[in-house]
Amino acid sequence: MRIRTPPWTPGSGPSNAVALEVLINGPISRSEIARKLDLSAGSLTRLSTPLIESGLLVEAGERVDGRAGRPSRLLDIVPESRHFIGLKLTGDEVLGVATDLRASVLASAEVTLSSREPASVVGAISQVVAALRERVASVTAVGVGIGGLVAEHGVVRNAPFLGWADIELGAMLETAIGLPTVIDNDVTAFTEYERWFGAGRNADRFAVLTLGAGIGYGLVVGGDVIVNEDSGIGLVGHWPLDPFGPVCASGHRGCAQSVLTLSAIVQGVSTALDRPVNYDEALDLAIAGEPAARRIVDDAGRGLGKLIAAVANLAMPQLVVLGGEGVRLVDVAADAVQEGMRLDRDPRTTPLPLFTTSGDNTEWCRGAAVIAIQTYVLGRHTA
Amino acid sequence: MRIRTPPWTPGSGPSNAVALEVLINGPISRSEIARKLDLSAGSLTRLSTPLIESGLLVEAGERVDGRAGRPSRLLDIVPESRHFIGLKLTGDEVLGVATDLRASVLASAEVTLSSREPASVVGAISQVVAALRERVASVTAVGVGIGGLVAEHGVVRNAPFLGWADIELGAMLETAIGLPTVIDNDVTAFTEYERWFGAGRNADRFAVLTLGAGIGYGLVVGGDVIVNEDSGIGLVGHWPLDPFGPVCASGHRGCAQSVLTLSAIVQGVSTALDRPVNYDEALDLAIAGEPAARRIVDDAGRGLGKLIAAVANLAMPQLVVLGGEGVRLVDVAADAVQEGMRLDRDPRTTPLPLFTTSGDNTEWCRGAAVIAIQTYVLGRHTA
DNA sequence: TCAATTACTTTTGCCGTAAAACTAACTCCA
DNA sequence: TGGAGTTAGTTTTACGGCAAAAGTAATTGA
Repeated sequence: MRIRTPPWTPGSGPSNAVALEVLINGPISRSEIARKLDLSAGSLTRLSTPLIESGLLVEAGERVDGRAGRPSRLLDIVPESRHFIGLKLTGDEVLGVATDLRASVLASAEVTLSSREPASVVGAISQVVAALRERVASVTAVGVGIGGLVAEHGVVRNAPFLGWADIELGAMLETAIGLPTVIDNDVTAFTEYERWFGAGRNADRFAVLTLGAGIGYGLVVGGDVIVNEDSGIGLVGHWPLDPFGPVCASGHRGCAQSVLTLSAIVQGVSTALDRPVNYDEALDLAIAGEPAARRIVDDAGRGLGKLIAAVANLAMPQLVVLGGEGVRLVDVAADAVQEGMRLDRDPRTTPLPLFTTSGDNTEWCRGAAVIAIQTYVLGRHTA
Repeated sequence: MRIRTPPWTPGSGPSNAVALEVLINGPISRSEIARKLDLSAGSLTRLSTPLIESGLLVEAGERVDGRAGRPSRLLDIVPESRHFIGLKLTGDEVLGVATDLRASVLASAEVTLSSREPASVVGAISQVVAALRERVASVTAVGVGIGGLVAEHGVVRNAPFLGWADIELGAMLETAIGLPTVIDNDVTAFTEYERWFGAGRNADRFAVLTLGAGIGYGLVVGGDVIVNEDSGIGLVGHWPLDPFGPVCASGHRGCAQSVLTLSAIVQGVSTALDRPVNYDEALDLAIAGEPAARRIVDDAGRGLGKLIAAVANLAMPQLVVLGGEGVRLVDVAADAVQEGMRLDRDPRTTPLPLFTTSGDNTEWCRGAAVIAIQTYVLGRHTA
């Protein structure tokens, strides 16, 4: 059965808000949408009917809960009506996923970079996109997340992991791939994913911290991701955590880069044990009680707790989402994280919910898919 | 001449926005308001006419700039059409001002507290209010700023400087004074003042840091002051600044309380010189090059710079307002402040404008007056 | 003196909104 | 088994806010 793909041009405020509400929280009834958006029942009918007629929304079953009164009819989108590709570009490889309209992964692919030259990287990206398009029909648009500073029109102002400055990646990609393409900072994209489909979906204010090769930070206030001209520089990447800690490449003692990153933990444990271990091995050793690994992992956990406390005190989020490849630390060092929070957080304050993501390869890619969905389907701001 | 005081009940969104725009940025022309609020010229006439007819707004002269075209007629409010009292309650005294609708000070008064018992404090407050009412006609409402946690209905959950917990100050004051009274955290009130009439008036995002007996922090995002159930606890009051610094009463080494407060500097310099000095003397000695004072003041400046950098990195404000009784530090230790910012702020980031307030006695009181104006005249949220 | 420019007012039509009335589909109880 | 009560959704209606367009006003400058 061939899925019809209606035009999701951003409509008027309330119409857009209805569509967005169904996209994010669907399946959902008209009456529930009316309550959430503070609209009358008549308005919901008036606004939803054209969206149904155009194929954007569908009726998807009824509420069954034995309550008195007319059963609600649930509205939903058709996730598979549109496909997107989301790509994460690291210093070593291109990771890609094909997704549906809710950024659920349908297929994935990856290619190792043979060179960091832009043309070579564009070639690798094209390979990933080609591989994904073979498996998923009719891709609408591509999103790319990259660590660094991305300006208008997909110009990569600076990408430290690739050694780039002022690369017009957007134009190069649209030429090479032939699909609409949006590029943004990878942490911003990750935060947009959490805002729509993650733990932050119904929060007015939340923060994101990502643990990986670097430490990333995102903030949502009033339902919108806060970005400015410094977004992408990595403002918490060198956050001071431990005055007696190790030293990073920039000469900072005990900063986030030298305490919290994958390589900080891997190199710390490898040095202490005088043999190479990888990240999971380091964490497993800590769990097993090996003293050096336990100490390094707990020092990192305490540092993360202090960073979370700082975010809580200054940005006042309702919750914090923790993700990235190194997110296993949060669970393995849970006691140390709480201890670090207690160090810098007034005991009278309200407990701050922490959510951890899966930390798998695809979550960065799903973020990239979300910025494509936002750019080419609905707007990037709440109605 | 008797000023007519029309009812400023909060109207519809756009009407309120017009009134607020004139209050904050007036005198201002209709065409300028239309541009700023993204309304048509016809709408400005439609919305402003009832406001003029009711007396809320007045026409106040014309633009004179030699440009071609019809001269603009400027709209303004009548600042003296309404009077308010703003009160700051410290651990030792009640400071109060009477203001107009723009929180400009018309008169001031203060009373030293003879006791911190609630009834005694309410008596002192009543004295200040009575003194001000003798000098300023027809007060509409009273605002009170207090350091600590203030809940709904003016219940002071906790006020460390007064040693209070769960005091129904709002009810007590309305009974004692006989005027509508609003109570809020003093830093929140200070921030509301800066949002409307200070350096933050046209900023979408800014932060406030206050230097005094404690260290206060406020944040505005999307035009609204961010408050939650922890507001008033003092989330940066013990911010870690210097691992080798002095120790505060809570046992924190080098926290904001032990490095940045008035007493931190006064006691640091007094101890070093083995003779008592006050705050201004300490700063003057630093300016004069006395080594111990210079060192302590510069350590405080550097600590302040690190705190500002932390705020910049996590809350991403467009500007920072610095105020409070200890604000002179910013100027006297300007080089150290910049050095502290450079320690923790990536050099590639955009320079962050810092604004300092006068630091005089009345600025806390003006903030308290603003929350009264907001509560009893226009709403506390941007339209 | 008149054209150009900018500000402000008035008129008009259009559109979106909620209230109210109506229809629909259930549960529960006598 | 039928009717009352409840909740959901639709349709009709009146109202109000909006901008576009046309008009009026007040200046500058050629």
